[in-house]
Formats: sequence, structure tokens, C-alpha cells
Amino acid sequence: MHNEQLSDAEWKIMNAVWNRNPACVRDVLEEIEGETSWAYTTVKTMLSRLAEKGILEVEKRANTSYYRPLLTRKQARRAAVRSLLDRAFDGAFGPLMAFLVDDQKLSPLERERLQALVREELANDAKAPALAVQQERAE
Amino acid sequence: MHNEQLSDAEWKIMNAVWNRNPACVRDVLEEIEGETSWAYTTVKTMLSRLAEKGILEVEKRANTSYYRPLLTRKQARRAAVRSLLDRAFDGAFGPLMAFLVDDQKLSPLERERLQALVREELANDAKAPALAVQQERAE
DNA sequence: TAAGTTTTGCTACAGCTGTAGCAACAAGCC
DNA sequence: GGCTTGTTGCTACAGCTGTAGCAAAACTTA
Repeated sequence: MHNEQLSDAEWKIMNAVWNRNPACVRDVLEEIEGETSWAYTTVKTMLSRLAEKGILEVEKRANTSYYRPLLTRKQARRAAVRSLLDRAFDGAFGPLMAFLVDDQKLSPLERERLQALVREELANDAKAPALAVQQERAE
Repeated sequence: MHNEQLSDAEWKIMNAVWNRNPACVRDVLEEIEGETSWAYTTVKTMLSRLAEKGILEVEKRANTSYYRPLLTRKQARRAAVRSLLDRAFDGAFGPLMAFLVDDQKLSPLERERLQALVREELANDAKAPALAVQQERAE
């Protein structure tokens, strides 16, 4: 239904809206103050655009509009992860896990355990073809 | 140095270039055929823009240009993961892992083990920014 | 109810993205 | 040494993004 990809600024707005559901412009401004220094009207524009796109719904209480998410944080996260997977990890979960394991600073023990887990995952999941080919050529 | 965020189309191009390093327009077209049906000139434009941005370098061999990545796949992935973390997971590794554990289809055993791991990770790592920002100059 | 404060609805605008056309030029073929 | 075919360098252009101004409408308060 909603498979919109949120942009960077949209995520910032949405995070604020999720935190205070519903939220008016003022609320969002408060929520994001410190992180950005957007003008009131900037936030207003964002919220309106998000509403136009069907990602927020508007409810007007005495001339102030309150926005409420029509997309859950989880749905948005899922879409974001999926999109990362598709763009950058051959669309597969395994390579992402492998990368994470390899790249994050985990304790050696944790790393080892996670690695084992991922190996299992990869083995079980032989139906996914993209998993195997993960060489890094350019490095 | 290179903290460019690749766009969707740019990832597609870059994936092709990483796979055949170096690559000319024709190579990229071959590599991505099936996934897209971009015109030759579209790919050419992309490659040129990527080169302008300093993400590819160009070498001209008899009037054909060959492009070679100046950004490794790993660096790009790291940036992409970082960006996902920042936008959508409060900038922390833990919540992403938790989400992944929760959301992906893992076997119950795997899930349980991973979950334990993540719990540990979260406990150990309470105050640290969770994602190491190491340099990696050695290709 | 007039003056001040908020909020809204338009409008704007530059830069990036996706997508591509076109003419000129280079290289190989005959 | 033309003709054919591939490649390049410009140019284009609509839609999205980030960012915001402004005037009018709505609400508040003295």
C-alpha cells in the first residue's frame, strides 16, 4: 500500500510525528529543535506534502492542523531496510548481516557467535542465489 | 572524504562498475540489462556525473572512456548503513539489529540466539555510539 | 472590537535526479 | 578516402527536495 521511500528530511519530520502522535507544526518544531533550525513554514510545508502523499492524515481542531501517521514506524523501517538491501546488498538479508558482523565493533566473542549464526542462516537459506557472490574486488 | 550518498540509480551504476572494474558504458549496459532499460546516453550521463563528483575516475583508451571506482563497495555500504541508522534507527546499531531480528524470517532458534546476542550488545555498549567510524585508507 | 499572535494557503526557487536526444567526432571497414 | 557505427560532449527538461517568504484568515486578549 504505502511503499513510499521517505527522504532524509521526511524521516526527521516523521520521527517527530511518531513521537507525539498526533502532532501540530509547533510540536514538530519542538521535537526537532537542536537537530535542525528549520523555519516554521518549512516544517509546515513538509507536513502538508506528507499529507498530500497520504503518509499523514490531518485533523483540524480550531484552526490548527494536527497530523497523524498513516504509516507506522515499523512499516517505514521495513521499507527502508528493504531499499538498502536492494540497492546495496543484492537484495538479500545474508550479505547485510555478514557486512554488519564484519564491520561493527563487536567483541570477538559476539562476533564469532554472530558469524556462526550468519553462516547457518546462509546455509539454510540456499534458495536465495544472491547470497554466495560477495567478493570485494575493488579493495 | 567521500561521504556522498549514492542515489538509487547511482547504486545500480556503481554496482555494475564494481563488478567489472574498470567499465565502459557498454559494459555497464550489459551488466544492468534486464534490471533496467536505460538508453546508452542515460548510462553515459550517469557515469559522467559520478566522475564529476569524484566517485569514479576516467581513463580514456582510444576514444572510449573506462571508469574505475574511487570509492570501494565497502565504503559505500558503510555510508549507506550509517545513513539508514541515522534516519531510521536513532543512529544506533542496537535498534537496527533488534529490528532485523524481529522482522526477518529466521528460525526460532536463530532468532533466540541472535536476540540474546543483541541484548548483550545493548547492555555492554550502552553509551557508545554503536557504529565505529574507522578510516579505511588501505584499499 | 481593535490590536496582536498564530496558523494557514499559496508561491518561489535553486539544486539534484532520472531520463534522454542530438550533432560532432573517432575508428574501423572496404 | 569515404561510409558506417560507436562514443563523446552538450543540452534539455520535468519532477522531487530542501528551504522559506508573504499575505490573509483565525484566534486570543485587553
